[in-house]
Amino acid sequence: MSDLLRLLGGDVAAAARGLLGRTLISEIEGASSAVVLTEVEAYGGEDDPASHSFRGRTARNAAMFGPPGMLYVYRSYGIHWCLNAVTGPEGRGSAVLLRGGIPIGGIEQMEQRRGRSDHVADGPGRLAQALGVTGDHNGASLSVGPVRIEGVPARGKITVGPRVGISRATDRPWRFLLELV
DNA sequence: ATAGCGATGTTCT
DNA sequence: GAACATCGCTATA
Repeated sequence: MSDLLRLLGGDVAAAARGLLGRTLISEIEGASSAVVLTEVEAYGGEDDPASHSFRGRTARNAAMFGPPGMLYVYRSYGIHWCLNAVTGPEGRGSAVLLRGGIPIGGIEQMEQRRGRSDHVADGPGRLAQALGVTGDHNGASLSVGPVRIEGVPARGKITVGPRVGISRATDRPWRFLLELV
């Protein structure tokens, strides 16, 4: 089993921390774009009131209940797309929200998709738009699909804190940030 | 620098 | 009808 799948198959908080510093790549519409992940959040299964899977399986969150290493893409506030890496055993419903990264490849393509050259991939909606990811990619494999996580984690200083933008279970320290060395 | 607000699909009360 | 794992514009200081 690959290093990535072993990481995603385990505990969601450990998986979130372990995803920091890894490279997220999209190969979409013939263009390749890549970022180093610097901000992620863990979302648990039916035991986490802040998770989309808290109330069980629905049409939207079905991918969350799939096997680890699957991509879960959902629409946020009816406008943005957001990416998650599914973790834990199949049926658990846990995933890591990919909230931001630093562009390292295909930067012009990302700036073009974003329509600006600042704040290119710092934020979940911005990250998805920069990489060209949409609901079409929901359920794809993060190992061999058009959106992949690859490589050895970049080194840096990790900061832990409460998840942002939620109103329930705000006490869980499940937000992880990486400051590259 | 910070605050307010509009956009809008899916889920929940 | 309201909330929501957001973002970017506008106004005010």
